Amino acid sequence: MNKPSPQAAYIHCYEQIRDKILNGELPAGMKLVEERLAAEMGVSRTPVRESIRRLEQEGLIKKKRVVNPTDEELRHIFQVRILLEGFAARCAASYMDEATLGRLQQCIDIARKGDDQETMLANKEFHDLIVQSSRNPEIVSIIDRMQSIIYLFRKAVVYYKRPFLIDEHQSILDAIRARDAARAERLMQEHLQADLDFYLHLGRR
Amino acid sequence: MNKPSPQAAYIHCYEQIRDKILNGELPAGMKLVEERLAAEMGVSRTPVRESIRRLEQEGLIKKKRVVNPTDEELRHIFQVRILLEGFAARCAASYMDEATLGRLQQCIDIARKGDDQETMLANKEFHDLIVQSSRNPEIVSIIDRMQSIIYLFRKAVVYYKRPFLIDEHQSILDAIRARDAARAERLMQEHLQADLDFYLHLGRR
DNA sequence: TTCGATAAAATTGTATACAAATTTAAAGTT
DNA sequence: AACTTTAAATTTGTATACAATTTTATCGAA
Repeated sequence: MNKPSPQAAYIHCYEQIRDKILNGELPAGMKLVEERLAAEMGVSRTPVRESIRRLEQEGLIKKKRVVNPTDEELRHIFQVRILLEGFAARCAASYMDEATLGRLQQCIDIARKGDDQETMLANKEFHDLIVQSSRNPEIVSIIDRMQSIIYLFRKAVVYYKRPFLIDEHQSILDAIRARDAARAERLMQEHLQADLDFYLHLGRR
Repeated sequence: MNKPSPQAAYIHCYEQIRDKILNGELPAGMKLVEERLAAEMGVSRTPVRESIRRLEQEGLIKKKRVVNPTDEELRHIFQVRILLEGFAARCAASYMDEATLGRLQQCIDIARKGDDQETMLANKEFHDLIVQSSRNPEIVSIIDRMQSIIYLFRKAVVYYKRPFLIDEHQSILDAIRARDAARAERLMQEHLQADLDFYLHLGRR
């Protein structure tokens, strides 16, 4: 009755390498050498190799190097987010239950008065809850993948203090609460577009 | 069929296994055993293993078995297509050049009078050309992945003779030609919805 | 029979060795 | 210097051995 061991090497490796990429320990552009990573984690090349391949397919690694998304790639990714998260917001307006609506409001409240870390997590949860309300695993997984790549592009935590970001979240929630699907979708799309513009503006500094 | 053949085993394996899944040689539900496939292709388990992992990530294999998408999974996949291909149709109406418009018309003409195989290819090209006109590699690759899974669901070639399918293509092209982005998007979405309904109807027989 | 326990077989996960390919360094020539 | 060419080194791709795990088969008891 035992579930797959809590840490099969190939899973553990994948998660660890992924984390190191996302937290910057393996910086953008860095060449990933199987043997070095394997030694670092005390395993053989085999599970490391699988992990790299998987991360390559997810778009976090390209040609054995940590990706450094260009402005254009970022625009492409955001276009997908705009379409899918816009739809998710529409679903939320139609189907989201009271408990989750309450949790969305909590996310906004936490983001308003919390520290950087709390704000970041609350803002992320806000989006995740809406995406999940699409009840579509394909959409959830596509968005999750893209959020990781976007995370990589973020140069400064400052982002989570973007002016109006939390106000926009509040407007979206208001539309969802009012069960106004069209408005929720439009506001989400505008919100993401503003996000993209902010990223691109940060980019050239 | 004779391109400078990819001599790398892991690429060749991936393509061959993928083909066998799509053409039914490896039928839905079949357990894929690394050693058996390796022997069949005259290589070791290593490249076979990588191929299986990749196909697993693409959604053609689940738990070492060729997937058999449920109605619900099919709906989820089509929802993504509706959103992304709808957007692509909008882009096509805005940006598509004369040459490509001409090619779209050819696809329709071929599909009307060709045999099953020609019709299938022409209909597929029609969609591919529109998706490509989004000029967004992320969208192209997501749709490509989903089309493969849908292909797996198709029980009969009959599909490509679905009533009105080609007429719907013609209407979409007309809207694109007229540079009517909103209408092109709406027609594409309705077209895909009709496709989905047809599949689901086929399913319970 | 049906059920559960358990032994046997099959299959996967991991490490390792070696060959093929790629990258880096070194050398000589202009 | 800059530019090839060649040698050395690094790194990847593949095969293979073995351990760990999962699946299947077998047996006996209720």
